Formats: sequence, C-alpha cells, structure tokens
Amino acid sequence: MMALLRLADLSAKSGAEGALVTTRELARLMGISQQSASRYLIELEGLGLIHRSRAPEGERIRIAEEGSRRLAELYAILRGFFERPEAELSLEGRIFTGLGEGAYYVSQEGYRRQFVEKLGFDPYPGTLNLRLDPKSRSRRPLLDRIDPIIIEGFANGSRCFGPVKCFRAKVADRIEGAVLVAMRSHYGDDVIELIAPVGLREALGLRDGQTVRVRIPLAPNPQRSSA
Amino acid sequence: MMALLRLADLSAKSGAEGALVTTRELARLMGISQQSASRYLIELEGLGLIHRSRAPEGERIRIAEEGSRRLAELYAILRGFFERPEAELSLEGRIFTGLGEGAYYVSQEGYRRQFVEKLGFDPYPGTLNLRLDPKSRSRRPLLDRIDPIIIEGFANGSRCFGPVKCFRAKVADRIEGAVLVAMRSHYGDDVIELIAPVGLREALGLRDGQTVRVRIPLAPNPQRSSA
DNA sequence: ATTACTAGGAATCGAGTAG
DNA sequence: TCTACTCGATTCCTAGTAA
Repeated sequence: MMALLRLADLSAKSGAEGALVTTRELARLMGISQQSASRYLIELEGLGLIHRSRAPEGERIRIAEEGSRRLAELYAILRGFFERPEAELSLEGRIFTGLGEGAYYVSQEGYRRQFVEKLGFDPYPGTLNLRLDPKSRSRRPLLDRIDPIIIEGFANGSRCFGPVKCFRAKVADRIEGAVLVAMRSHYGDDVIELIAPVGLREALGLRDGQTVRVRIPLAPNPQRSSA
Repeated sequence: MMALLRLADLSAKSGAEGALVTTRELARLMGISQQSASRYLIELEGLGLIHRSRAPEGERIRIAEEGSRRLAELYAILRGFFERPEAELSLEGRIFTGLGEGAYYVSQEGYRRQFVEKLGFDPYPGTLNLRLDPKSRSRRPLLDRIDPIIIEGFANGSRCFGPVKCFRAKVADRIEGAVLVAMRSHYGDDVIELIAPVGLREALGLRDGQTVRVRIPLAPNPQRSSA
C-alpha cells in the first residue's frame, strides 16, 4: 500500500504514459532494499493494482484501475479528516497568556483606525492567544482559502508596523470578533490571536488552559489558492 | 501507517474530543487480531502520532500533531495524483461502438429542442462512446463539482425519457461539444457519451479503440457538492 | 467487558547472486 | 546496468492469558 502511494506520487509527477522507475530508485525513496522494491512491484502487479512494462533503463509503471480505486479510498478518508464539509472553518485551542504585546499593537492608532474602518468595531486593547489543538492546526492552512481583510502596515516615526491579515470570526459561539494573523508573527503556526469589541477573557469568563472554539465563515465563492 | 489512517477515519466521524475505539473494533476494521491492534496503538503513541486516554468502554484516540503532519503528507501525494492543478477536467478514453441507441435518444424532439436551446447547437444524431482509462475514471467524480446543464426529461405518449446532465467539453482539442450523463445510464461509471454539432467519428477520423481526450472546463466558481 | 504481555510460529526482509 | 531468485536472518503476527 505504501509502495502504491509512492508510485502514485511518481506517477503524478510524470505524464499520462506512466512513471519511469527503477527498483533501486523506488527502494531508495521508500528506505527499503532493492530486492523488496522488486518484490513489491511484482506483488502490486499480481494484485492488479499497477501495470508494468519493461524499459531499457528501468520500467514504466502505470496505476491500474483497481489501484486508483484503492488510492481513492485513502483519499476519501483523508478528505474526510482534513476537510469535513462545512461552510465555516472551525478552530479550537487553549488560551494562554502572551507577553502582553497584543494590547500594545492593537492600540496603535495606525492599526486601530483601520480596524474600525474595515472590521466595523473598535477593538478592546488586547488580544486573546489561542494555541490550536493538533487537528485545528492541520486545518489552519484553510485560512489561506479565505479572502483576508488586510490591515496595512505603517510607520510611526520611531518604528515600523507590518501588515496584518484579519478574518471575521465568532468566538465561543457568542462574540463577533476577528482572527489576526501577523504577516511576520513572533508566534508559530500553532497560535492564533483574537480581537473583539470587548475583552474576550472577561466577557467569556475564560482562564488560561481553557478550550475555546472559533468559527470563521468561509467566503461564499472561495478562490483557489495557487501554490 | 495504515492504522493511523484508520484512526483518522474514525476520528473524522467523531467529534473533536477524539474517537472512542476499542482494540477489538479497530482489529475488526483492519482485518487483524485484537493483539495487533493493541500493539499498533502502543506504537503510534510511542511515535507521538496519537494521544490516548482510557475510557471504561475502550479508549479515546486523538490524532497528535505529528500524526496530522504525516497524514497531510499522504494527503498531499493523493491530491497531486487525483487533482493535478488545472482549470479543466481532462478525461481520456478509448472509443467503442455502442448499441446505436445514442442516435435514437439524441434525435428525440424533446431532447433536441433543449440541446439547441441550452447548449446552442443542434446535435449530430448519434453519440460517441468513450471508455475511460483508469486514471480518468478515478477523476470522473470531479464532474459532480461542475454545474451541470440539465436537460429535462419528458414523456412522449408511448414512453418516458429521463433527465440528462450535460457538460460543455472540447473533444480532441478541436471540436466543441458536450459530455452527456444520463441520470439512469445503461453504461457503467467508466463510460461517457459525447455529442457535438457534427459527427465526431467522421470529423476527427476516429476508429474504435483509438484514444480521445475530452477537456471539460471547470466552472469559475465551483460550488461545493454536499454529499 | 477492557488492554496488553509472552512465546513461538508465520511472514517478510535483504545479502548474495543469476540471468 | 537492469530485475528478481534463493535462503538464512529478522521482524511481525496472533493464540493463550494475565491484569
């Protein structure tokens, strides 16, 4: 099965005429011996999952119909796991206390004016930090499929403030706010920051370590992200 | 790895709090022994791919961050295989001669009028049958993501004609026609039928067994299919 | 009911090597 | 070079049980 996946990968990178593979190369890719690679190919062919045809410099492999079917099963499982059908992106994570920088940044007049203008609310001076759980983290890239509200960067005499992406979000099913994604964040990919018209921590009675869900509506016409 | 996939499937079907699994059930799903299922869970936990917590009636499994990452790799491979980025769905297959029913159906005035009206051409009285190659067949479900042109069914005194879905398509890179998908087809999933303003077989100089490519433009704003 | 240890039989792996 | 066979070494699996 893993061999079939590897071949699918090679196949996708080749044309429709099939991938040119040697047992040695397949072995290297999979971290197994050339002999095992050879055996896998024999087995996969015997199971009707691939078609093989010898070439001078290796062999040409095409995924057979039954092979595609098996791969499609895996694909369906992974699709179900990563992209449960929904009209919103739901992220969950635990609250933690940051360095207090959020308040400083959000209060900057250059940002604040844009928040009021583009989000329609004057943000409480402070951010709520959420460390995403593993599953939410894996789904975070879906944010890139949503049209962001761009808060432009500005200079404030002494220093520069970078641009920020926002996404409207409903926090804990109660409060309308926004997810903030600094284009250059000091946090890793597993953290999101939230703002709202009110102090979320107080309004929701939250303490560090508690789990909060954030729901970000998907745009009605999501545009394809071109990687 | 396969165990992790199975758990991802169960996880997707459960809530965010984790999937409730017993080793026996996992064993049954994977076609292995309860002992092996237990061992797999121990290994996956040791590798940091899942989190486990005992419950009276089994255990609660959550996919860990590293587990999600591994699954995402597989997902990326399969995405590459099944959905190479493109603005169109390209299907290939071999021509074969059907029972001649195509001509009969297409010529029905109830259909023909709608073809003219909705497709903008008067179809040649006959269909070109294509048996899809394995890869194309696996991608055929993508058709469901395209807004179909619906040709409505009708009754003709003596008998009934069912509704038909159409998709505009370019045949062999030359002729603008349409893919026909009868809602109740007598062919299997590996066959598509083509119509065009001209006789495709003659216009393209095609014979049975030859391979033809059909390109179906994807709608600019594909709507999510809700299963 | 669970999970998971142990032991030994079964399956798999890869070094050597032939074609 | 390439693929793929043989065969001994190793890994993996499951039946029997314990907890």
